[in-house]
Amino acid sequence: MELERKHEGAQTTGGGRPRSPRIHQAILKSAADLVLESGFRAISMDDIAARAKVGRMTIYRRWCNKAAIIMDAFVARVDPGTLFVPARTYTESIRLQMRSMAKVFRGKDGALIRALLAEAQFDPRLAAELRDRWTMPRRKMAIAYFQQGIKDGFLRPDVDPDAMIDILYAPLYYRLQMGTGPLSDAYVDEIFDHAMKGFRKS
Amino acid sequence: MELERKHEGAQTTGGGRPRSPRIHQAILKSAADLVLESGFRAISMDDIAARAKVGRMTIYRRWCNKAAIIMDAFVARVDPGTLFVPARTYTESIRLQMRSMAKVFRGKDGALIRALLAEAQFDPRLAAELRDRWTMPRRKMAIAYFQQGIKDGFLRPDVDPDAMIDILYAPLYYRLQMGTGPLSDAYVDEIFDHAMKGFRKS
DNA sequence: CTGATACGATACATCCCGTATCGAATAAGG
DNA sequence: CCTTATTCGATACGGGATGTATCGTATCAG
Repeated sequence: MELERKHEGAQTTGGGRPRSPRIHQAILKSAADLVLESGFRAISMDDIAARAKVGRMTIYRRWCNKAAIIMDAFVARVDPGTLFVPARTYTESIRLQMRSMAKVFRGKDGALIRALLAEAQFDPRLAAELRDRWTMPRRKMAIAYFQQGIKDGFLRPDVDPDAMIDILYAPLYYRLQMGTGPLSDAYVDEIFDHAMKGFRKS
Repeated sequence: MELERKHEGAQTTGGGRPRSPRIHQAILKSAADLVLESGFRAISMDDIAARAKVGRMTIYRRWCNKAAIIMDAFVARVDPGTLFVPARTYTESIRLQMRSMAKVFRGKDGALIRALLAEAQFDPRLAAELRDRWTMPRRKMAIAYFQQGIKDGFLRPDVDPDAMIDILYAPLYYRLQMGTGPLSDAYVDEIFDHAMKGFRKS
């Protein structure tokens, strides 16, 4: 939020023409649309500027690179996030949340997070922002929900919420990137059921 | 192996100066060294050519881009792969194999596969090659081992080997990319133990 | 009205890529 | 031995993207 953006408070020092929020939104929308149409790699800053009908400097004043724009656009799109909605049972609510996540991954936002996560492997600052604005908020929510489940006796008392998050959700990211199969509800169920029951026989 | 490389059999058509295997190896080593020193993004084809003391055309004759070189270098380095070695018990062997994988991820090869996996998100051909030369061979081995475990009664008969792979190994990739914590043996144990036991109380 | 900044547009230097081309080197086949 | 095909190092070229700079205009605060 303040690492990737540029001159976040630069204009607040004195009077002057304020930055147009309308232009700000136009850039975000143009960038997101272009990425979904042509892919992250295929588009350039020029393309975004042209589609938004703004000068390139107007973009560089706000963001330092392509990834930073897409990050903002992505968070703005998906932020009305998928919480843990109540279901028939405690564990069913987890399954539904996983399905909701898989649905996001299947949709247009899946392409965005795929590009962001990949780009973050080469850009530590982007990685930090992705953690702060996407990963960690969702992990915190899940941890709270799992702790409640332990307390209420739905989960084993020796369950570590962090490990449980990784086991349940990492496979979704794995399929998103590896393409070893579809991110279907059936796949979610398979992961969920196996993880809840465990593999060991006795 | 034949998708990314260029002119794989182009020189076998007629007589002519054969390509030097010594140069081939020099390029692979230079590329790998440079990536480990400066990072995938920071280096260019020129840098690789300069370090290997070859012309750039000599590189483009063999590989179509940076990622293809690193892919070959990576597979050459890590191919003496980590199999399922016998341990005290059937399941302990799985744990050891996971630890071995985590060790690879912690080491220099971890940086290479991180870059390759990220790059593959933007390059379908590279993604296919990564699947064929890294992911799938290891999945096949794991599937065989898990099927044997089911047959021998060490694992529940209703276990799906594919799902089991995802649940056990996807968390390692997750940490490799997200940086939510260290890829330590302790982490591997936590994932392994939780996955084997399951989360549900009753 | 004045000053400060945003804005669109354009130009510029820089970097990297992929291809082309050159003369020299190297090996296979006749 | 000699022809032929190809590799090799080196260099040049065009194309595209990046990030910065600059110009005249637009917009807002005081």
